[in-house]
Amino acid sequence: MLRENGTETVSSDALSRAAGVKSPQLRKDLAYFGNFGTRGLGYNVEMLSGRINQVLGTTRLQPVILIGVGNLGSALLHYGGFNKEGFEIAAAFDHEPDRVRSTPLSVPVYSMDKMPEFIKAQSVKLAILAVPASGAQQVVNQLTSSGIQAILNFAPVVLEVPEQVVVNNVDLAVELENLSYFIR
Amino acid sequence: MLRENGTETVSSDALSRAAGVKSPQLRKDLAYFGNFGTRGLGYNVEMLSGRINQVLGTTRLQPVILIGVGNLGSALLHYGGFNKEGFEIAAAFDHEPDRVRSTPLSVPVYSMDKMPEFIKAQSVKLAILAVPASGAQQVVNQLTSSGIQAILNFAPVVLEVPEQVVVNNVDLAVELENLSYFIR
DNA sequence: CTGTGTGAAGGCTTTCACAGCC
DNA sequence: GGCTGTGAAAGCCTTCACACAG
Repeated sequence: MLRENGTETVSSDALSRAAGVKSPQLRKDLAYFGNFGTRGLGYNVEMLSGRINQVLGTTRLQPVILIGVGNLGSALLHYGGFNKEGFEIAAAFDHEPDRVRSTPLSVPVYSMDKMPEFIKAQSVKLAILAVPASGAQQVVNQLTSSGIQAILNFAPVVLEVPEQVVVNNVDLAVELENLSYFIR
Repeated sequence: MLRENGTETVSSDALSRAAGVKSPQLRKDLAYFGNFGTRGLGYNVEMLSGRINQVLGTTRLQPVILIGVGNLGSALLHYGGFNKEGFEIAAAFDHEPDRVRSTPLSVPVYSMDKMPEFIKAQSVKLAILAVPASGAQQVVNQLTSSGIQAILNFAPVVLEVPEQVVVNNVDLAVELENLSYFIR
C-alpha cells in the first residue's frame, strides 16, 4: 500500500502499528535478514518491499494444488486471497471430480488417481488439504511419497509426515473455540 | 472417540500423541484446571470428557453470527465443522442479502442494518467476520457497539477493538506463506 | 511398577534501553 | 533530533526429572 501511495520512507513504529506488533519486534525481525533501514530516517519503502520479496517471494510464485473439493475446498477455490498473495492453485483433486458444483470453477478438478503424476510433472511442492478427517492421512501418504514438501492442513487430525515435510494446521472450529473461552 | 469406543482410561502419553504434543505438556495443561487423573492409572475417559466440557462446553453452545456472505463466507456456512463442535451459526449478514447464491443456504441471510438489533435480541457474543479488508473495521465498530465480545476475523487487517473484546485472526494467505518459507 | 502432578531448569521470544548513525 | 540495530533483561512456555499415589 505504501509503495502504491508513493510513500518514500516508513518508520518501524508506523509499520509495527499497521501489523499489530510492537516496534522493537518489527525491527528485530527485519534485522534478522539484514540491515534494511537507515538510522534516523526509517525504511525506504521501495527497497524494503524488494528485500521482503527476496525473502518470501522466491518461494511464493509456486503452483499449489488443492485436495478435496467439498464445502471447504470449493470455498478455498473461490476465495481470491491466495492469488492476491502470489499463489496460484494449479489444479484441484477429488474423489468425485464430476460432482455437481454450484458455480463454475476456474481451476480444473481431476480425480485423485491423477494426483501423483501431476505433482511430479509440475513439480508441485505445496498442497492444501481440505478432505474429511477420516481420509486425510491416506491422502497425505500419497502426497508425501509424490514429493510434496509442505501441506496446509484443514482436517482436524494430527498428520504423520516424513521429517522433511512441513505441516501447517488450520482448524476453523478450534479457532472459534479458542475465542469462546474468553467470552463472559 | 475414546468415549464412543468404551475405553475406560487413557494415559497422558497416549493422549498427547493423538494431539501432537509432548506428554508433560498435556499433563500441565490439564492440571491447570484441576487434578483430573489418577497416578499410576491415567485419566478416566468419561470423567475427563466431562471436565473438559465443563471448561469449554459451557461457553460453546452459543449462537454465532457470520458477517459477509461472499466466497469465503458462504464457504464457512456450508462448512460443517462449526456445528460438529457445538457452534450454531444463527444468522448471516451481508450488504447484498439477496445476491444470487449457488446452493440454497440453511441459514437466513439478512441485510447489514438488521445486525445490531439481532445481536441485542439474541444476545449474540461471537461473530465470524468474512468481509473484504476494506470494510472490516467499519463492521467491527458496529459489532462491538452492539455488544459482541469475540470476533473470528478472516480479513487480512489489524482490527481496532475495545479492550474487553477478543479478536482471533485467521489469514489463510499468511498460513500458506508461512509454509512456503520452508520449501526448498 | 505405572503414570500423574509439579518444582526446577531450560529455551525461546519479547521487551527494554540506548549506543550509533543519519 | 530521529530512528535503527542490538546487547541485556524480562517474561513466558516447554521440557525435564522425580516425588508421590494407586
